Amino acid sequence: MGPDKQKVAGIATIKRLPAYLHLLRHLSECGRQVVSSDHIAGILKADAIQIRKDLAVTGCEGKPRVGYYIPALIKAIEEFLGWDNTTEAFLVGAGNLGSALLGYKGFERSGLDIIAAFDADESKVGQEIHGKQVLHMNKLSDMVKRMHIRIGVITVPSEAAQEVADVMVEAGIEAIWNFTPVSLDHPKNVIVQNEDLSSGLAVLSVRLSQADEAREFNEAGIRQEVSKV
Amino acid sequence: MGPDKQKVAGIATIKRLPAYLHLLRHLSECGRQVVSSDHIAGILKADAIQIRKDLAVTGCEGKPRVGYYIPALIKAIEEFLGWDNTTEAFLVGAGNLGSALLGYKGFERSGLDIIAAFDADESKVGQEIHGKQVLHMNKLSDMVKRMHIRIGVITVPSEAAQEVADVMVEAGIEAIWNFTPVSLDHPKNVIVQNEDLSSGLAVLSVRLSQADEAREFNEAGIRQEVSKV
DNA sequence: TAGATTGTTAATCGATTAACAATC
DNA sequence: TAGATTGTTAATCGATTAACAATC
Repeated sequence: MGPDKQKVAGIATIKRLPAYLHLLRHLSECGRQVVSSDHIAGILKADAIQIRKDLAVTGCEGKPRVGYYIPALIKAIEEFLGWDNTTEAFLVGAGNLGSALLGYKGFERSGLDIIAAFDADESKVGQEIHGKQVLHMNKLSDMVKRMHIRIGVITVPSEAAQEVADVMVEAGIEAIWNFTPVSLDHPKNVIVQNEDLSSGLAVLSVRLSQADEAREFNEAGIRQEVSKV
Repeated sequence: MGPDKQKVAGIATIKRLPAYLHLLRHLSECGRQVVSSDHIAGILKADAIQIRKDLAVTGCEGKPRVGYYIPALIKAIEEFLGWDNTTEAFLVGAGNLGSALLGYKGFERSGLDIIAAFDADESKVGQEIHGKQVLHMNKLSDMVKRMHIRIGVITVPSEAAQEVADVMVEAGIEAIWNFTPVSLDHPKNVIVQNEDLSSGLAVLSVRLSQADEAREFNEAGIRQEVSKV
């Protein structure tokens, strides 16, 4: 084995890394040089052991009695995620959500640069949204090929999602970030990442109903206690 | 045990239910009455056994040799998620993402109704976004109390997130849907659901890098093969 | 040195997959 | 009836948590 200490990371770990990165950048801006897993755990209300295991996948090592050197850790996470280099992307569907993503500044720090939008709606074509051109859908394929764009973001209505994905695949897009609730048909060499708001809402809804039920149960219990007296 | 066949559902299962619901509604609109787990699995490219287990948590039973009766299944999932009743919510932060969420029609079918937005920016106050009033932040607490609002959506810049959460908690909000990358401090009787775009982007990025590495590895292998000849 | 903190190895937990019995 | 499909019980896999050794 060489000096490369990177290990295989599970999905759960990968999903947590951006939160660590966000916090570390904040700490770094506050002038901190070093942080312990225990300190991170306190802020993120997570488990210190889990944090050490998660950070281990980046290959960055901490020092016993000291903690992790923040600049090195930031660099290691960025490299692990590939966020140290910018990847250009096209977005299709310049509606509400599409516009929001075009205007989101946070992607810069995540190695993503959405450089243009596409839409089939003639009234949107030619506009600029947050400084980015909206081009006609029929230009997508050519532009992807010409500019060697690797990532496509889909924010169209559900009905159009598969059609857009097909064009992207044909044009040679390597990864699709899919914001529709549609399960896209795609060749297996194309990566599809589904970003589904309704999953998160489902968890919230169920937790809320469970809280209701727990409260009803308690109230019933109290009534029973009271009626006993 | 009574006739209630609902079982405890894991988080992973809950997150998949909206995708089933979406598909079932589509099939229903197409006039289908009945569907098998195998059919669903084919469309969603998932495992039929997993789908049967997932659906079991709703208490809805299928018929051997027939499959599931779609209208009953839709109803069961909606009830399980609490999406058969509408819950009203307030949104704070009428920026790009906030506006997109205010305009998103899909929430209607997920039992969520964002009835108003709040912002500290005077220039936004008084506007209407997608037919919804933008009110001043200093009205939030009173309105939450007066209207017994249970859900708060946070789409403000990171710096303001904790402050907004504190106001929501003080006002009696029961659940917060947090779209910022900030880990919110909150009492444990308040539900916080983090919706973190960067998690999904992290998974996409890593998968893309892994694909690159695999390709490089193969190309190196081919070069080696060629040089052997 | 002593003690705080990392990192590893083992144990537990939950989620997925497999095998198979039940049933229409 | 035969066979397709559900639903349950068991086995595997991955992720989290615990225990502890290594180290500065």
